Amino acid sequence: MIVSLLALKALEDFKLPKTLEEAREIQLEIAKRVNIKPINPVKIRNAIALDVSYDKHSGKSHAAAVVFDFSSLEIKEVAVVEQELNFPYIPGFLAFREIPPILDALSCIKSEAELIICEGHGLLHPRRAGLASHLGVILDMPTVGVAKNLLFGKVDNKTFFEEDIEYRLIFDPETNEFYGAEIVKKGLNYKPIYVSIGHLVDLRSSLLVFLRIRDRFRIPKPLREAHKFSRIYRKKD
DNA sequence: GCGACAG
DNA sequence: ATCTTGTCGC
Repeated sequence: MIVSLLALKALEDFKLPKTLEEAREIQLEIAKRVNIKPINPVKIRNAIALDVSYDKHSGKSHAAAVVFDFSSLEIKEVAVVEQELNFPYIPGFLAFREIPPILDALSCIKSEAELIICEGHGLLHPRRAGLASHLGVILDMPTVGVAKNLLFGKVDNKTFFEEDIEYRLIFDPETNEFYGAEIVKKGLNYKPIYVSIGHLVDLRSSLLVFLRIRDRFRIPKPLREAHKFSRIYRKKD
């Protein structure tokens, strides 16, 4: 997929809501368009990790898009953009704050990619329209959400073990569907990290993606790199 | 009414 | 997310 073209197309009809009621309506429409289906990891050559950092004083944001080889995790391309922030942080409405700078960064990417990984939840959201799902729907690209804290959903009791991690599934108490998982390093007392379905992936695929991009640290390597690049223009005085 | 609350 | 140095712990 040619990410820059999809980003420019998505930018055309992206409008910031004037009220939270309007934002909620948009999210309900987004949720209807989310498509849950397995992906074949073998077909993924390039993936993109995204992160956005904020400058408290200038009110600016920096969005970083890191294209990496899905097999080797080697970085292939990086884009960092600066943009004014035009929407406050309100839990449940993160997408309206971060999607504009994210689309800007994605529009700068020359590489093609088959998957996007972003910081934040996908379907694990009160209206099933978290950042990862919202972004995936407007781009029409597969997305997976990775978050450091849980916003919505109930953690199931059963614990699964796979490779060096253990996880418990998380379901939406309103639909009774499993949309994500709480993951910890096997044996160790690490703070959990949360993975959820974004768009055009299913839960199994999302977990496989996480297993693919993680390393010995809590935050998967490509997301750590995106975080680092999103802060490189920060000025220290 | 009270508490919770991605980044 | 951000404000921030040294410092407690594996």
